[in-house]
Amino acid sequence: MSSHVSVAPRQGLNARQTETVERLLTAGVEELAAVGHEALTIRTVAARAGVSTATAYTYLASKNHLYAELFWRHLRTHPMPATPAGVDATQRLTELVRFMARLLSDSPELAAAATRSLLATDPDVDRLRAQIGAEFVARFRTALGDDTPADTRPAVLEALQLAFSGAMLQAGMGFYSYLEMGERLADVVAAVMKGNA
Amino acid sequence: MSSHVSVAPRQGLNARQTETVERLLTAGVEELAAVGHEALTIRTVAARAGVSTATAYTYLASKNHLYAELFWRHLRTHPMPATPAGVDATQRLTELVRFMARLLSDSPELAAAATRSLLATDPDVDRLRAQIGAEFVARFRTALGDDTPADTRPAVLEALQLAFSGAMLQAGMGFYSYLEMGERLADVVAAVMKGNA
DNA sequence: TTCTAGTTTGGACACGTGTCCAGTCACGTG
DNA sequence: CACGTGACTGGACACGTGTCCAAACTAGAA
Repeated sequence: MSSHVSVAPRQGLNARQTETVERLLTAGVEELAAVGHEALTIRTVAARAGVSTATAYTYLASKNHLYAELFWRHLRTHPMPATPAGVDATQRLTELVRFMARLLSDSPELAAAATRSLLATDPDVDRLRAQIGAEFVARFRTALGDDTPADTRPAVLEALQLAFSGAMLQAGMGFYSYLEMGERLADVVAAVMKGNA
Repeated sequence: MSSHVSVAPRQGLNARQTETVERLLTAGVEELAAVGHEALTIRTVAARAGVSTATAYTYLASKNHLYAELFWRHLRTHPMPATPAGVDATQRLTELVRFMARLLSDSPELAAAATRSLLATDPDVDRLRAQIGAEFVARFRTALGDDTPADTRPAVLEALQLAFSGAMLQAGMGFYSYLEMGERLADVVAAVMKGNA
C-alpha cells in the first residue's frame, strides 16, 4: 500500500471509500471538461465531488495521478473491438490506429494531460504507466497477429507501437489533432507493413 | 516580442543582456546536473547565475521555457555528423538514431525534462517546440535521402520520425535508458526500411 | 443503545511558481 | 561630470500543490 489509498478496486476499498473515489473521478471528468487540464485543481475537483481536499488527497497522490487514472479508465471503457474474420494484419492495424485516434479525440484534454502526466515520477503514476503501456502493446500485438515473419515481428511491433506513442506526443504538443493522428498513422502502418506483411 | 525578452540571439539582446542570459543558461545546466530536473527551481538557477529571480524571469518565461531552451541548445551544439559516401539510407538512418540516442543519453535529465516541458502551452515554448520539431524532421529527411520511392517517402519519413518521438517518450517515462533507445530504434529502422529501401 | 474504529473534515502549514513594483545600478551620451 | 534610460534588484504578493492534525462524523458490531 502506497502512502495513498489506491483507487484501483482490487485494493479492497469498502463501499464507502469506493463511493468517495467514484465521486472524485466523476468530478475529475466533469471539471476537466469544464475548465481544461491546466486550470483544473484538485481543490476544485474535491469541491465538485463534495469532499474535502484532504480526502481527495487520501486517494489521489497528485494531479498527475488523477489524470493517469482517468486515462486508464477511459482506455478500459473503450476496449478494442473485435475485427471480422478474413482481415489481414495491415487492415487490422489500420482499424486499430483509427479507433485509438477516435478514442483520444473523444477527450483531447485528457489525452494531452495524460501524455504529460505519465512522465511524472510518483509511484502511483508508475503503476498506471506500466498498465497503460502494456495495454497499448497488447492491442498492437493482437492486431498484428501472426502474419509477420517471426524474426522481424518484434521490431515491427515496436515500430508501430513507438509510432503510436510518437503521434500521441506530437498531437499532445499541438502539431495536429488527435483525429488527424489516425490518418497519419494509417499511412505509417501501410509503409511499415509494406515489406513486413 | 513576447512578455519575456526572448533568449534567442537574433532578437537583438545587447551585450549586457546577452551576458545575463548566458549566465542563466550556464547556471541552468549546472543546477540540472546538480539536483535533477524536478528539484531545480528558477530561484536556485538565478542564485547560481548571480542574478535576481525577477531578472531570471525577464528572460525565462517559465521552468518549461528554460528546459526547452537548454534542449534546443544541446541539439544545436550536436549537429548531425556527415556520413561517408556510398552509405545507403538504412545505414544512414541507423547511424542517426544511434547518434541521437547518444546525444540524449549525454544528458538524460535534460532529455526527460524537455520531453515533458515541450508539452507546455506557453508561447515561448511554442516557438522552441516548432524549432526542435523541424530540426528532428530535417535530420531524418537528410538521412533518408532520395533512396525511397517518392510515393511512399513521406509516410516512411513520418514512421521514422514518430518512432523516434515515441522512443523519446518511452525513455522519458523510464521504460528504458536513452542509450538503449538507440539499439531499439536501429531495429525499427531495419524493419521500416525493409520494404521501402 | 453504546462503543469503537475507520473515514472525513476544516484549517493551517511549507514550499514553489510566476508577477509586480519602487528603488538602485550601470552605462552611454552630451 | 550630470543626466537619462534601460537593466536589475529585494521583497512582497497571489495562487496552487501537497501535507498534516485534532476534532467531528459515520457505520458496523456487540
